[in-house]
Amino acid sequence: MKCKRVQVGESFVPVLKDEEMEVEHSLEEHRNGHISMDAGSLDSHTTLNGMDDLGLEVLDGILDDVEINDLDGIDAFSGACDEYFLDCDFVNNPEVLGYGLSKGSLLQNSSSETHSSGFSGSSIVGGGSESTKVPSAQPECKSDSPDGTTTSESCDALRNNPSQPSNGDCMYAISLDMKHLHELNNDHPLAGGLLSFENEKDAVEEWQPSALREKRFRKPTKRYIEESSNLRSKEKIPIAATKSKNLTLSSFDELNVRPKALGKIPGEKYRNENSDVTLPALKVCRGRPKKKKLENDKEPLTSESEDEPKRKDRRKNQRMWTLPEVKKLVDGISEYGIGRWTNIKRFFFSSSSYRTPTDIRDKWRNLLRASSAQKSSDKEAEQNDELALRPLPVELVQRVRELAKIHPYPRARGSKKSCVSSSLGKRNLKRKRCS
DNA sequence: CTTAGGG
DNA sequence: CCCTAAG
Repeated sequence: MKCKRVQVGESFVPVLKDEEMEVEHSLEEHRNGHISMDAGSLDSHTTLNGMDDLGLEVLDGILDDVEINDLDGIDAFSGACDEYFLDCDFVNNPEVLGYGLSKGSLLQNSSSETHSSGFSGSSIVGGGSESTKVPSAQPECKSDSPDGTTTSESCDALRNNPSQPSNGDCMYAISLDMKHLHELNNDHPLAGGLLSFENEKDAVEEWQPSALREKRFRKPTKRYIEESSNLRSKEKIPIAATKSKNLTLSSFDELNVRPKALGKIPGEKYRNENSDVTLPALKVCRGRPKKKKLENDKEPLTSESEDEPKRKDRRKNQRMWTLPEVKKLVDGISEYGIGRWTNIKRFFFSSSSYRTPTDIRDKWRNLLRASSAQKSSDKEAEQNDELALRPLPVELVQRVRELAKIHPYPRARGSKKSCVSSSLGKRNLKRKRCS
């Protein structure tokens, strides 16, 4: 919680000499911090299977908070940190978290291409707007360990100058990362793009085999980037329902949203048509831009291998609902009632441009169904089953149930035989038992 | 445009 | 999630 603030203060004051630069730096560093935190959570997700959903929620929590507070970086970040540590139980065992983050970032890239594409996404963001900003994001993620003892050191070192290692561990970490990135460069050209930033050049050069180095300096052409990103996104969409994929998507989205904080203030609703020409991949990933039927007959071509084919791609742009989201939904409903879904969307989901009011309503419908199902057969076995699928804390289910009692959703319950008088007010009165 | 309902 | 009909 507070450790982050302290840590930040410590690390910045001695390191930076120009005061004017400080604000800017801190802002962007924190922003990058978010990015790399995403990566961290991501990797912890893949590394420690047990933490799947925690990672999810946490990630969402962070991002949501960030988006809301986005105006100033530091507060937003510490806020995010608070939420981060509060939302999950990691407070109690920081070691685990540390393990998840640091180990995860070491292991990244080697596991799945999800990560690589995520990274290439971020690199594109940096490259598109201001070319030199992103690269410093990489080392940052290691500094997010809660106890911040050794990591804050490495944080300092890294921030100072990556090419002047003062800490063995951190250097090791970086070199590992960069090495992986370079390995990626072979089959993931986008990742190579990340390395072409001048900040990295010097640092990278030292421990790169010359063969790879040569290849690295070849900047991919614009068209190359576009094409490959298109390919990448194309194969990403059909399997978007997987958890990890979903995570990636959401981080993508947040990345895309970020410019808002820099002062753009886009038009809130669907601002993806004109805004970022430089981010083709992100744009494609943004799911449900409008209502066109463009990509209907494209047929991904990459025949879905592992995930269920799910013929007739019903959930094209599915995004898994994370726990904070559900929480927000419940809050919103208890605030505005059932049926005021635009309000709920506007006030509780303003940060997430996906989640149309209809989606929210659908989610509520599903929640109702789930809760009632759980209620009807409140056996341990069932609950365990539910837990296996989705944790959905009992507390939340309780709230859902209460809300369901207050405003029963129209014929969501099994009793299809609505009362004879259909002319009665549909809103608010809603007596469910007419017999 | 928003909501409800069904697929 | 998507589509459509109704206010």
